Amino acid sequence: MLEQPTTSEGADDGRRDRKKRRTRDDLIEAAAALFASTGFDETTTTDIAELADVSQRTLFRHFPTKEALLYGDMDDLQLALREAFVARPTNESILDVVRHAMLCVAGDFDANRERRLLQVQLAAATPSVSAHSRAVVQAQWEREIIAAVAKRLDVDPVADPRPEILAGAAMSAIRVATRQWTAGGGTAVFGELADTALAAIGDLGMVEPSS
Amino acid sequence: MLEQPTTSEGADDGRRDRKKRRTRDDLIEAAAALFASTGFDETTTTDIAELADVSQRTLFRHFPTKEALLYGDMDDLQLALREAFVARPTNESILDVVRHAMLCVAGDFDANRERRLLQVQLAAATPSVSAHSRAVVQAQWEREIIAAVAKRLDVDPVADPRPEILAGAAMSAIRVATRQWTAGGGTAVFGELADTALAAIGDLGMVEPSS
DNA sequence: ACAGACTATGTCAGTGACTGACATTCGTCA
DNA sequence: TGACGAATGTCAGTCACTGACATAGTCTGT
Repeated sequence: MLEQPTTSEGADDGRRDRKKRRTRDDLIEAAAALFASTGFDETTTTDIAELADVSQRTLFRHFPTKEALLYGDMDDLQLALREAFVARPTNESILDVVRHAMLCVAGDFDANRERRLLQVQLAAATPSVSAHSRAVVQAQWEREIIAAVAKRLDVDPVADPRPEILAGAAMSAIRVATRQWTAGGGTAVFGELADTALAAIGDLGMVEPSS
Repeated sequence: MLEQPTTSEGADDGRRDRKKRRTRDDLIEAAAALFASTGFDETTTTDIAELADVSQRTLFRHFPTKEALLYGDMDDLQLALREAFVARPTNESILDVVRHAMLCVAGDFDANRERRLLQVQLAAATPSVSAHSRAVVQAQWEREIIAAVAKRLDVDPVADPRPEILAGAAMSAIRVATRQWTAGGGTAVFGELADTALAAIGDLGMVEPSS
């Protein structure tokens, strides 16, 4: 009954928007259920549409691809990440800003453990899902980091390579944490794994050649 | 029994292997020509197969996807990258090792300017190509960097996040250089852009909060 | 040289993701 | 209440990609 006022989606108000939102959510849940029980490639978009009690055409009016359906619940995470960046104090070092801001992503993983685990496992098992995760989902976060870092440093993100490099390092840290997380079946706290991995960004220059 | 040759190039000898190699090359060239003149999405795999004078089925026996066809000439680049790593002196700092090894990729871009420019431009314009570039091509290089760095540091690349973080930073630097390169229409020397971007990896820890 | 094995290719039919066009239902607002 | 518009259903179509089977060209041992 509590409406989310101004998230990315929101469903402002009115029955029409509520129904649209409901259809969308039904599709996401139907897809997750079928993907989890049957597998990604083994599930057809028609199966998903039927389970959600809509036509296949409606499915593709809500989601551009089958892969996007799997990550349909991650829309507001991007916005949360943006807000996490502006919430950091201005005197914090840029490495700490990134590290702490990324913990909002990590926190989401712990808060939605089941769903995130499914997404990560399907990405590890299915090439097209892996590609979508990297090229769409993660790339979106990365752009958010780049923009935030560039703004903090007051530099042009096209001319100065540092924002994108730092963002790439941060995303790699998240991937490491993700792999470690799934290796343990999601039993560990993702936030701790991510924090450890993110902290290692600062160690890069300190690594010396093996004596 | 003759085993596959060690290089990914293949087609060591024998008319059969030579013909197979020829068919593969014809497909790559036909695809590049059509992609360049007509666009990626506007070109069908049947068009490509006909221009290469083979059946569509044969095309998909040589390449798993339409996207892979565009990057079909990059097989040996991965091997060259591996060799570039082992060629670096052991007393070099790991940041310098990565920076210098990556220049073999950069050198390839300058040596095959036309083709690389087409690939980058199509990736910028077409989502499915962008996804393939990131999730397949670049991910392959990244794994190569991770393995090489982990070996240099003598650490486990699963437990220690630093190899993957460094690899992610390096790939981001390459992407920055690529963007700058295409922004100038490929007139600049890619190697110089890449070197500058890669050198910025060491500056990450030095960035202080503004003022 | 020749038979048999092997392999690349052609042909054909099929699946499934995705799309355009058009009709219909349903919420909204004057 | 009636008109407008947005969401959906239906249908037909395109195209990437695949399995099955037949054929032709290449290799190998005798």
